[in-house]
Amino acid sequence: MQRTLSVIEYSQEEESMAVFAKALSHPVRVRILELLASQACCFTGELTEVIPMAQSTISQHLKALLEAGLIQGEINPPKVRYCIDRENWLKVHTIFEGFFRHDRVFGCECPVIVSARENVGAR
Amino acid sequence: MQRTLSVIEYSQEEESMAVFAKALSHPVRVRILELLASQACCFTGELTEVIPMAQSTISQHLKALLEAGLIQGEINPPKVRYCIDRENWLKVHTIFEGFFRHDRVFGCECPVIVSARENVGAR
DNA sequence: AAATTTAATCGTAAAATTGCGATGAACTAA
DNA sequence: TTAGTTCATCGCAATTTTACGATTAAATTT
Repeated sequence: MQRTLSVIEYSQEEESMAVFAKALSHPVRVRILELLASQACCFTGELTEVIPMAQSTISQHLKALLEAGLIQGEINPPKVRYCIDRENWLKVHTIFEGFFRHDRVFGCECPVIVSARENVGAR
Repeated sequence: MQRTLSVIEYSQEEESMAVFAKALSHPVRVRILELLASQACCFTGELTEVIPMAQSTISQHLKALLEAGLIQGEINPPKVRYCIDRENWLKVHTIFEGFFRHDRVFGCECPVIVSARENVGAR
């Protein structure tokens, strides 16, 4: 893929938004976060019992969540316990809260509108 | 890519989270949303003046935002005016607010922790 | 020491994403 | 009618994502 020639400089908030959002952009990762949040903690093995996916695939998704900073792992071989990264959990909350503040879009006054054709998110 | 054999059923909220998050998973789309939210409205053409990317690429990103339901387009040929979809904007706010509620992770009590190796989102 | 358990990593393949230039479609202006 | 403007779409290529089975690594159990 040819990269953009004139490199775009994104702000810290923009980058963080994108990184966190990318981690949340797959439903199974959303599911994993819900499972981890609902319990005190979880072992990866318990996840494989609940999620019908290959162990290696789940491990990959956990890695993605880990690298985004949304979860932490307590390595206790041969077991590993993952749980929510509370600090970043609150940070995500703050970032998204700030971004999607109600008053941010009050000024928008478009008259006639063509809606999204395939509005998956809004159905 | 081989799909998961036993199809996973995701909840409506999980799907919506993933769809909205995917739309937000690229910094240039975050930027576009900021630009649209900061003004009353924007033409696509104005975006190409501000964002150093090919017109076709910006159009693609706008399409992604449109299909996720985050923006709306007022077609006024040969111009098209895009603006924030206020209804879904509030919906995203609600979904993320509910998901990242503070009290949701209070129960997590992992003692020793291995942090994320490359925590891009949290730097 | 040998087998078992748990989870990461590797290798591979299919699909999706990202970016660009070129082209096309739709309306306006000359 | 002929150009011009604006934006979507097409075609292409590079990269990334997703998923799986197989293997490896690190500890515990037998």
